[in-house]
Amino acid sequence: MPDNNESTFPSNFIKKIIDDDLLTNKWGGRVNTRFPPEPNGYLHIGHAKSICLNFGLAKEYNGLCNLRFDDTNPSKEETEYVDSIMEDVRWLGFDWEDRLYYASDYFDQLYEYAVQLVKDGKAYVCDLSADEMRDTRGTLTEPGQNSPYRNRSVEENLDLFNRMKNGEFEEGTKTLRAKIDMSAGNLNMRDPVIYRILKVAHHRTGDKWCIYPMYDFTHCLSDSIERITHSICTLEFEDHRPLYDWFLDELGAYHPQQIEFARLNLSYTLMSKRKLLALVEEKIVSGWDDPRMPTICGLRRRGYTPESIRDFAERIGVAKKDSTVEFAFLEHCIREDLNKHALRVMGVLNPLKVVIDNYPDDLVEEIEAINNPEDLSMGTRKLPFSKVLYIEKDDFMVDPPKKYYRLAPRREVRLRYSYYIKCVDYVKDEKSGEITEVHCTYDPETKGGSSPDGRKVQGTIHWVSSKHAIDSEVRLYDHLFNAENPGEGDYKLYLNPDSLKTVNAKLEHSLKDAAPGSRWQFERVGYFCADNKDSQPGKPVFNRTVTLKDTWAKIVKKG
RNA sequence: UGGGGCGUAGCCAAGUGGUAAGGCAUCGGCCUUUGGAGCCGACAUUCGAAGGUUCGAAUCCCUCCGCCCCAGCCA
Repeated sequence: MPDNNESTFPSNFIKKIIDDDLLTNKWGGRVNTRFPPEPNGYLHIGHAKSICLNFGLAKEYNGLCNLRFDDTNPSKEETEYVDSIMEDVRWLGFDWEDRLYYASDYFDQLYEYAVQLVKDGKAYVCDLSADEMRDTRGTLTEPGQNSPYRNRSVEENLDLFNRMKNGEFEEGTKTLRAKIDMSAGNLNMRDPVIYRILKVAHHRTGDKWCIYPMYDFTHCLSDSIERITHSICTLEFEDHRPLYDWFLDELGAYHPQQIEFARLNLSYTLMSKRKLLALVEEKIVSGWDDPRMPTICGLRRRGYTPESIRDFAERIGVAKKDSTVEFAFLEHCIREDLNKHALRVMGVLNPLKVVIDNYPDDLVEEIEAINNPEDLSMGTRKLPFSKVLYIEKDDFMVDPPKKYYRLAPRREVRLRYSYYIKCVDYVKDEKSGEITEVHCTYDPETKGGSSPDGRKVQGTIHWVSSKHAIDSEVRLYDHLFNAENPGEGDYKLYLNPDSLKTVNAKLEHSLKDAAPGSRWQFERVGYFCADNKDSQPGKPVFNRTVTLKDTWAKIVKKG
């Protein structure tokens, strides 16, 4: 049973397998998982699910989780990706300690294993071209044909394979293939390629090798070498399991159990590395860390916390059913986290000038505001209040509909933490019809936000003092795509033209020195994160992580 | 038409022969100096469908239907 069986973690079919293995002592009580990314792109939220699963199981069962780079294809892999992957796994809160491995570390052993297969008559060098191999593989419903090279002698195969390694043959002219069954219903068993010739330098082994092992051969043996117990991968590898098992059985090697689960799909976004790369390369987004990207670095820049992502990964569960989780659920997780931990501040995104007619011209008062009503230990701060303020344009209407309880002519509202104000007049730009200024009177008796006579006020709105506020660029992000499933069809047709709106906001002065990466709640508006790239000292730029839930917007929508 | 999987609410997901957890979303109500948060309540007579076994079936058996993955010298 898990160490931590306080039932805080929901169960899933993988835990059941592990519980069972522990009961039967299948692995001597060990649990050792691994997270095996290919360093050919940045990690995304789907990888986060896998990372949380693998490292999470290890933690829960007092086991280990290795980080292993699956770097068997030097033509697609780069050190830049290796670095970003390590940064992201660490940021998510996981530690592989001294167990950082690379499949390329095993190239020598893998070669020896391949030689053993050849010696056992289980693998052969094949001269078929890629096209010929495809033509002889058969189809989903018809068996393939044996390669004419299938019955070469062990000696000849050994010699040829050795010469492949020595670079005597050109790329594409020869492969080493497993001798299994060309009529197998499972295409993966139709004499799969084990080694191909690739005269490409590898990011770690340089030009030592010109033959590189394929995934199926590499992965099972890497797991075996590392004494992995449970090799967890996604559903599309289910068909590969017989091959995984075949290699290990034929070689008599230590044999972990491969277990497959359904990868994460998220509505309104894409998870395909290829498509994400295209968004970056075509400059549809600003980079892998664009706050609209579902990448870990994008989410980080957007303001997501590692805790919220781990919580999300835990709560979506693990199963074998293909599924698409609603984006709203991810948003719920970050709101829940930030609600408890983010400091409250006031910021006006669409400023409307308010003049308090009966307030002394040069007076500045200090108003005390609570930093987080959810956690009073976070203290209070002082806000300057003066005659001229900014409020949100949305918080004033000349002709308000029913249920609107913000500011309107002759109406009184509370300014958060300060005074009740009553609208006495407003200025309208005759050309545009826009309201440019609102005039109010304040009730000096209501300082702090309550009135001695006990009268109630319908709404509370946020504000900043005009002469104290800082001007700040604020980026309002929305889904990158309009479609729930942009992955089906041409995703570029579904790009949301409004996925990024930049506004010049008026923010309370305390935000001037907001640290890059710091997260805030702008009261009544949403959660924001000081951008860690574009913020300058004394001049922060903010990214909207997520809006606050907006009941009023819902009422408006319903009509 | 071959092989491998999967079908429990709008979205996730427990449940594995004893009478459908939980979360998100949604809808009501309470409360509120954030239309936030919080609190209370509603939300599957039924588990893809039809048969069968059983005192009893989402769970076992059969048949059917639907969806996903596989024909890279990618992972």
